[in-house]
Amino acid sequence: MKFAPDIAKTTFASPLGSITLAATHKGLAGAWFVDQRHLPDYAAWPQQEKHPVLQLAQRQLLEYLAGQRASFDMPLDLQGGTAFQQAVWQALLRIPFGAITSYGAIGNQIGNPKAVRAVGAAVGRNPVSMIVPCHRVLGAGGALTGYAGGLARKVALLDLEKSFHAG
Amino acid sequence: MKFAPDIAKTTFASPLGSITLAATHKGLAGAWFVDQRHLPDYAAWPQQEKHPVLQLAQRQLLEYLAGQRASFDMPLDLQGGTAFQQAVWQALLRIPFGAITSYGAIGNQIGNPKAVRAVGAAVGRNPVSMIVPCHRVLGAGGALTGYAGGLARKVALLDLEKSFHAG
DNA sequence: AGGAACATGTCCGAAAACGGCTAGTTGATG
DNA sequence: CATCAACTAGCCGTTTTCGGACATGTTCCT
Repeated sequence: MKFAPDIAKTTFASPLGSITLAATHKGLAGAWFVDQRHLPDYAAWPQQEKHPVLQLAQRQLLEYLAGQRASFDMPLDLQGGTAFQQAVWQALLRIPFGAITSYGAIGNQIGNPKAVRAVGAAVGRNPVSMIVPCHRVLGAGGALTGYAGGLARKVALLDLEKSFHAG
Repeated sequence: MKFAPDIAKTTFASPLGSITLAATHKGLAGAWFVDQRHLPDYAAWPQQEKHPVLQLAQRQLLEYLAGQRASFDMPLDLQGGTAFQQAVWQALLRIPFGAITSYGAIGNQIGNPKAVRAVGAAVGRNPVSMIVPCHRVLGAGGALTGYAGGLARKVALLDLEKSFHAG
């Protein structure tokens, strides 16, 4: 996956482990657990703690993980990815907080009902963990199927959203 | 390949097998293992053990093969060869002791990036083994590709240079 | 004069392997 | 009979791998 040249990153600690964020001038482009799968090669990207988007994203993510936030509000810049992947990621963004869906359902939404496995692959390549809620996708029978950051984190996020009550 | 009329030769034994040297009044013109490929037809050349250049070259080569010498210092007379071959041989002379390069890299240096195969052919026709270091050229992936004197000798020379330490 | 062979490297297309799946079948259980 | 786990065979985009084709200068052979 290729990223724009003006990309910047920052890394911070969270209850679920260290997270690296990346952003361009257009918006947030990435959010990865440092030990997850499908990591991009961000070693050479410039560190930039004061980037406004990065600061905003970090704050909102920490609130979310503390159970005090149910929605995100920031510009996104989902780069790279094929047309198919883009369609899948957009579908993910439409899943409400606390809700769950299945790979097949997403296939239906994007008009490609039989491409279930391909949907699975595309979901796994989602560059912005949590904010693009790939953790809300389960198997057809509600089975936990997989998560780039590990199933433990997927469960944790689902529990978090389940036990959320406004306040 | 044609050689000047005032050429003289001598043959001596080395750890890597017998070597024939040839020189003109201008400098060293050839160094071949007696069983290698692309040998010139030197049968009729006059033998001349006392030729100053031949003596110098023989001494330095033996020191080099004994692991006690990292550079050569003698006049060279690279005869024959087309402009292209001359360019390649000059490029070979610029490879430092102990370093390696690739056929493609040489093609770039001489401004002919696509003539990689031609470079290979030209390297193989190098008349002065070891002193013009054709053994320091490997395939793009570091693969041992070929050597007029046999791959075993190529490996031996590379090992020799690798394990060299001044003293 | 013409063609094949070489001490390579790059590119492009086709084919196969690989998944964060799923619906259907089978064969054991209570 | 349900019910359920285990297995199977399709499904589809992406990634990886593999096999040719081609470019290039020179020599050797016909």
